[in-house]
Amino acid sequence: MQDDLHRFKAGIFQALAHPSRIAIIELLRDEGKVPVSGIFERLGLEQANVSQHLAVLRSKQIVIGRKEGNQVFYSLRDRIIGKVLDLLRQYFEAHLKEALDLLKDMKTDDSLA
Amino acid sequence: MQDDLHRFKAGIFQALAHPSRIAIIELLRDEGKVPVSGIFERLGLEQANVSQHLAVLRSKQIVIGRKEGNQVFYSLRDRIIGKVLDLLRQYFEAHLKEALDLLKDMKTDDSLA
DNA sequence: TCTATATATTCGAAGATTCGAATATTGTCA
DNA sequence: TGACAATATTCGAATCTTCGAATATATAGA
Repeated sequence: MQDDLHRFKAGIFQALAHPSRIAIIELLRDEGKVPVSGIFERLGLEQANVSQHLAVLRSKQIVIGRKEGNQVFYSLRDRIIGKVLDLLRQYFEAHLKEALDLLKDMKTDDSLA
Repeated sequence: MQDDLHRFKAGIFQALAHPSRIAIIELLRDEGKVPVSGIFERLGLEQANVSQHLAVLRSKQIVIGRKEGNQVFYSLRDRIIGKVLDLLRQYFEAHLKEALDLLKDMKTDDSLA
């Protein structure tokens, strides 16, 4: 059971573990309710790609989509997820220097790969 | 820059996205400071595997290890990470029913795979 | 120094994730 | 009904993650 809870949490984190999905969540947090077209236009992503990311978020029930006529409007299912992101922003600011170094590392790793 | 922050957050979530790593973090949160041997004994994991997970957590600076003689004692670098896990426990409780269904899905997916 | 203990790293196979391209589905309006 | 618009799904290649096995490194004590 302890392990079940660990799996549950890990599953949520996994769903959050992609920059585009974070961007989607923050957009929904800020705007409340956005159609898919609004998401991919605002974020400059491919339609299919956004649909795939939304499928991941839906599968973990982080996000819900409601049909309205022709479109599907997405929103966060629970404000707590927004709070988690806020905590991480705090964390980022508290360790700004090291966080920036970390980002730099990620980039150079990418460019060397 | 917005995108950098998204990458940073995604990187942290990725580091948290594994049941064993969650277990390690919760152990450190509860006990404060634990040697590697204490971690793998308490969690029933392989030594090498725990070292690998610790390497992931170290690379994102979620955890720090300090040598004391023969051993390395690990602890959380910042209480905020513990708070993130607490929020998720709240989240789990708030959506207990669906969360349990989700867990069931994960299991059946596993067993069918 | 030799040996034992504690931890970390490297390797390779199995599995998971990601993306764009192509295609399917659903709803609207003529 | 047919044509279009919005969204979702499937496929396959590239990339990343995970694990145990084997090996490396570091410290302590005889």
